[in-house]
Amino acid sequence: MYGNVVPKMGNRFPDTEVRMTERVKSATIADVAARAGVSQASVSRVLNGKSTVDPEIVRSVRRAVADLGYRPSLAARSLVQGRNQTVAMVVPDLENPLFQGILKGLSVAAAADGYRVLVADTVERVDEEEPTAIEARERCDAIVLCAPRLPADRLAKLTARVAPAVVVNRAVDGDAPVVGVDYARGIRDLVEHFASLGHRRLLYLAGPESSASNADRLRGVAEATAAHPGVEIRVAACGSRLDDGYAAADLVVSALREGVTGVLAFNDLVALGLLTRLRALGVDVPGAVSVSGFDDVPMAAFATPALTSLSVPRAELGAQVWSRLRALIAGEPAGHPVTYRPRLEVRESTGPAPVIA
Amino acid sequence: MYGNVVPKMGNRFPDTEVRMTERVKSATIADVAARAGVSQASVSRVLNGKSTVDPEIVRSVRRAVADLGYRPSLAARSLVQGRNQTVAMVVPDLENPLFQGILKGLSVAAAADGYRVLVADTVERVDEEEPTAIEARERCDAIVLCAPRLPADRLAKLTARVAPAVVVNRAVDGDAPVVGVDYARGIRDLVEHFASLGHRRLLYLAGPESSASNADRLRGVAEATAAHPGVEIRVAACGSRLDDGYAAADLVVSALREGVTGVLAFNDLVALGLLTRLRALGVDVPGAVSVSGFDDVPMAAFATPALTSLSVPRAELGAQVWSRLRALIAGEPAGHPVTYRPRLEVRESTGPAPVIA
DNA sequence: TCACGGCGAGAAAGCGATTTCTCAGCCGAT
DNA sequence: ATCGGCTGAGAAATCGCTTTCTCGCCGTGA
Repeated sequence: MYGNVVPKMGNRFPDTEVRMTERVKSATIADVAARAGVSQASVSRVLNGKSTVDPEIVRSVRRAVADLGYRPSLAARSLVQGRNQTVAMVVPDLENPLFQGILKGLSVAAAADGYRVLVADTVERVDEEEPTAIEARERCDAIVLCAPRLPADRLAKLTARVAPAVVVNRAVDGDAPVVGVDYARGIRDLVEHFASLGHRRLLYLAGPESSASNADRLRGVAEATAAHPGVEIRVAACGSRLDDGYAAADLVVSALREGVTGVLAFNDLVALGLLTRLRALGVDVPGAVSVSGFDDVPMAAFATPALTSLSVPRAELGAQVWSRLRALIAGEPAGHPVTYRPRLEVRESTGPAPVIA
Repeated sequence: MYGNVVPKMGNRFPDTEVRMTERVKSATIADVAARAGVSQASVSRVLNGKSTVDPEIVRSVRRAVADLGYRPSLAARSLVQGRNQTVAMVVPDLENPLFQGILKGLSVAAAADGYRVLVADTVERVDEEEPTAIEARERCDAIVLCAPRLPADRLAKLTARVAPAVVVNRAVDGDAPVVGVDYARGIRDLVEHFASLGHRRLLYLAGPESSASNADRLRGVAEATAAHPGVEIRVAACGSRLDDGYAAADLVVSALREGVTGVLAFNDLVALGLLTRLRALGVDVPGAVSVSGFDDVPMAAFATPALTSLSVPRAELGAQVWSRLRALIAGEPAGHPVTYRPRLEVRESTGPAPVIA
């Protein structure tokens, strides 16, 4: 009963320090209990439906809640429950379309279960990954690490420390589940496609050194080379952005003179940049050279010529990440690892190999 | 001393329910205090540097913290402090490049102050905005509403309720600070540009009905018309995406026959889609018709022809949002409202008006 | 009719920090 | 030499919930 007798926070000092922000501290569960004439425990029970309560009590609690506009304090709840219905997503760069797609998928899927997503951008700095992940994890119930750049051993330690965690697009030791894209397979499919069009000498424009997905693609290049003895695949360093592709055009042009007839760009941005520059240089695509991208960004289909690419289900990836996270949070096993096989979207930028003069 | 004597969570029941997740409950401030032989208050003081403490105590506390690998519980801290160093960002669509840019800028700026960003996507559903914002706000210290679709009156109520709040790209009654882009001004600058090139009849491809930034652009169209009596600006419904622009090509072509020589697309995506289709139709840009975009997405400069656009400082916008939020959280006034004037990037897609036959 | 099991609801014990309260000790001033 | 004020550190209150504990009450079976 005397739980009510709290000191009223009136204006103790009418003349001094009248704060603009009237701290109208919102109703607490105690207020609701008092108003409904029941115990806090009952209020909690009604609100959480954990056990059966007298319909009469339910009614009065609901009324009190409505009257007071009561909303439970999430901070208090997370303190006692040890979780806060939030997960974190750590990415090297929020501006990367792939991560954006995953974020969207994750965020929507998590929202359906009452979870929210916290984002943390390491701005491509490897040494930020550990502290950022650890710090982010402290605010959340679980975490997803997107394409971490960390060396394998440090990554393994990190995932163990921030568990439950799921890793995207990167193999990792330990029992953190991984959801990823089979880049190697994509490249092999692509080479297959080029080979069937009669191409015998290809050029792969490689992405960033530290990128695991670039390593995967390189593996794909190696596998494809082994599978197609008649096809030679050269590799040149390039990058991952529009201007990297643009800048690679000269290199591509000189490669043409050496018999290269097809270019596999690291991703669509590189391919699009390359196409732009090739057009300016008067190099016909796919007449003189075929070009392919990777990721199938929306713009790919709208390029001229429309870009042949490998489609990656970004949002689906995010949703898949969420289903793993949810399982882990619930203490269940995360389920089998998944890797998505990119789907080849053949468009206009690839065609029959030109007859070499 | 006996704070250490926590029951070891060994296998109490070797045969039953061996949990995979060994719940090693981490050290609390009480453990640290016990180990250092001081009070919890002192530990807190040392960790927060709120008041001067005996160097001897400082040392022993630091040691205990290190030994135990102690990390304070953020949940407990937020309960007592009433804030949790997190802000929320509510957007209609996480896949929109503008919001992505803002998110990036906000997230990076906030991180520098130890704050993290929670994202909430309303997937373009107007009626989701209120509940989503309210719910998100409950987890955070402040919130930013990006381009809310809500009617003015409901928006005003909402911002009051979820204060401190900052609104992006949308005017709002009440005292929530707004940071935005002066779309109307951008359009006027654009029309000026077209007019100076001799264009006299233009077509504006409008964005989504419910978009406030589209309304702003329309206002810009009206103002420009008033300012340039010699220039006529027609308006046609279109959309905001690549395929909307693509689909609008026929409409544009027929407009050409009626003397239209310049097209102002709602945004770059629309413009890019349009360019693609026009090229396929053999319509020369800017020979037969000039085309401009809005937003200056990275691809704009790589289009063929390179797209004339209005550059919007997305990341800067995000940083600006953060500075307002921080001020509001600190209880300070938010500072003057800002609107960024888009910068005209003249490229190849706009040129002199063709001489009408 | 009595004992016991079960159920429903209030009392109270946490959750893990911060912050106030309290008090001992020390300094300088009278 | 004594007292007031200041400083620093421990004890305890507090934040707002959930969850266990406890107990009264009711129904059922012997």
